Amino acid sequence: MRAADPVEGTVAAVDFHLGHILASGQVFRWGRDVDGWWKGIACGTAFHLRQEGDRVFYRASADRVATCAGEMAVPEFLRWYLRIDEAPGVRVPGGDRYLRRARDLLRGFRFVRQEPFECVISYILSVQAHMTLTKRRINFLARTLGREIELMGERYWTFPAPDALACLNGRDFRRHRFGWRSERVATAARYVADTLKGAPAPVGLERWREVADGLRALPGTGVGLKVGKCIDLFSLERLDAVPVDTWVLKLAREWYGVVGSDAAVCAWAEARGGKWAGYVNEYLFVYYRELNGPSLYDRAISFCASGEPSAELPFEQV
DNA sequence: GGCCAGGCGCGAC
DNA sequence: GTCGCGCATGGC
Repeated sequence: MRAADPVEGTVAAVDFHLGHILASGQVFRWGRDVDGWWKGIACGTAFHLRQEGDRVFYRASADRVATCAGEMAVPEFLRWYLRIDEAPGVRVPGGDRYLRRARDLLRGFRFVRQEPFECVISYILSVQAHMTLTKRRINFLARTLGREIELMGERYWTFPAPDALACLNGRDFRRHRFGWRSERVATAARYVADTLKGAPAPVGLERWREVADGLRALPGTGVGLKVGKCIDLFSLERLDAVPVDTWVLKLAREWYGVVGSDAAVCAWAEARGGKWAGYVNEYLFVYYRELNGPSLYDRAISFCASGEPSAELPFEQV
């Protein structure tokens, strides 16, 4: 049987930089292929995306996409998912040369609207693990428990629903080398599945906020300050949230002379950045890492150079 | 082969 | 409330 033809088209995207958005590390299930397309899966649909000037070209595995904000046609979905028409209004305080350079470096960046459940599990898994390992674990869950989708001769897998993931217990995850995250992932998935049992689809943003706040309040879910802020920022429309990790701790100290606990630095950054604190922090985070750690595009470039299937790829050739 | 990775949870203070 | 340590695994 022949696979369905992809849905193709373009959307206008001004002051927008697809590569910054998908290479920044906020998403785990996108990769850049040797053919130049960004390939990934979002909200149960597989996509190929490529930007030329002020247009984003797309191929999609379906013409309509189900989200927590309702069902959308693909062009509408992409504008929503990638926040194409929502350029942030970050203003640089006079004299802050770090933020000015950081913002210039990341011009066109947006926070993607991630699916809440996938975001919750992904960031629980990201704790004290390298990006490649986290991606591998997420892809393992999708391939084991998700639904298979084909797009132009490539196989993709959707992220499993809460009740599917909740079928596994801590021992199951441990057997698959998830380490001490095993019990936490199982506990979190079980809580989400139980809390949303029988809830009519789609589960909306307000309900997801309640679920996420419940996870934060429940011990043993792996959702602490940092992971909770990632969930807020990446999937719950709380663009004023600042996740504080080791890099943010370092840049706060070195560039702004702010020293303290994670919670103290978080409070400082959120007060300073106001409604755009998440963007301010992301600019500084990426810029600081560009200077002191792995570059934004290292992974994408190394993948392009290899031409081999890798853990970075969200898909397999059929 | 040691150090650390986009921290969290728990027990001592 | 805050500080320190252990936690499992794999990259570098």
